[in-house]
Amino acid sequence: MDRRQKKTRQAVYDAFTGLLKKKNYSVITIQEIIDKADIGRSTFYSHFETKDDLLKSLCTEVFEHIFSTELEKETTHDFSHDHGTEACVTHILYHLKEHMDFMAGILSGDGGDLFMGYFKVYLEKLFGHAVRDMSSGIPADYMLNHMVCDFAETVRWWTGHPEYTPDEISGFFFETTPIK
Amino acid sequence: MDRRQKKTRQAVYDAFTGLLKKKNYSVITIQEIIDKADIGRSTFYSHFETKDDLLKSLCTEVFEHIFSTELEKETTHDFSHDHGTEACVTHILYHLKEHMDFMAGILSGDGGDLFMGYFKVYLEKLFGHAVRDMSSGIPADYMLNHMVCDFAETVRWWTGHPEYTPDEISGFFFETTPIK
DNA sequence: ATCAAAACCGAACAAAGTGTTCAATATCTA
DNA sequence: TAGATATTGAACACTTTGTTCGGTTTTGAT
Repeated sequence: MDRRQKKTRQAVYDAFTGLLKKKNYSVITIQEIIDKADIGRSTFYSHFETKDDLLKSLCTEVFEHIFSTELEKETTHDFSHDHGTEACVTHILYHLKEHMDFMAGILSGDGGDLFMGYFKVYLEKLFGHAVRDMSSGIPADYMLNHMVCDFAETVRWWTGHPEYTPDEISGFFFETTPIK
Repeated sequence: MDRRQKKTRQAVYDAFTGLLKKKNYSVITIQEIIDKADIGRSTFYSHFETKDDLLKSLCTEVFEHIFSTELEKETTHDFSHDHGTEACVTHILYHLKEHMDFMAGILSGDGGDLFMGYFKVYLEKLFGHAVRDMSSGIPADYMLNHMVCDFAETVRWWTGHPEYTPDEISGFFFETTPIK
């Protein structure tokens, strides 16, 4: 990728996350972003379609990085046998901790729900296999949604209580979820 | 309340819920609402500050109606002893079913998260007492959030699978939540 | 070093939506 | 009926968005 593009994207990402620490997503203006990033208006629009698109791009970048390892394992081996859901979840939590700043910023205000939506797409892939053979009276559909939301909300809660370690959070999650 | 005001509010509510069946919350325009409600622009603004305020008012009206009974019981008697969390939840679910149309509309697109936010405020009041004396290693804070989100997401899932009865949904909820 | 391609700039523009104002009109309640 | 209150609708300023385009700078390959 062209060096200029990389620099521009990074400048936008930095400006955006910087603004997120001070104000809510919905009140952030594209004008503010390009002012802070110090780029031209048309440049922004040559990279991103809208503000939502920017958020989506940023989320995708973060999630691709975090989930790439775990999702590989999941497709090549048997997910729940290989190393267990618990180890996998803890691993994810350690990765997420590195992005705590961005997550806390976006999750503290509106726009957090957009983040949650993108997050859940990846979680569905991750938990998809673990739910297959639950021969209870509960729809697999419901079960998957339950796990995904449960974990996503745990992470949201975590951003408001960053004093806990990934292992502690993992503990909370598995003590309150029906799947081990 | 003045008969005119009542009529105006109802017309706006109807127009709004009607539009929600056809398009997402975020793309609905105030102009569309007042056109469909057949009221003047300034009239809308004398009733509601913004579109979000309208949604909030509508949610509040619905929730006040649904939760008033249960929240009364909760303050006067011992919540978990009197009739049990399970009966209470089922009761709420029966009430919610009456508003399935509105819920499905708002929850199917964006704006659903706003609904969820208002919903959770009431659920916190409802579940607040049930969480008090959980002497496990889990923060009561986390536990309450878990229950609230769990139930709210169950309801969201329900609006996408309205073929299930309130009792079935209640069953799903209590089989996957650590609190009985 | 050169040069064509690609990225960036930035001012100007149209379009859409927001929220306010105000004088005239209609409706309600007592 | 009369005074109070609610509604009307057009006009307005304002904000933000997304696009356009001619000119400038940077890049990467030869």
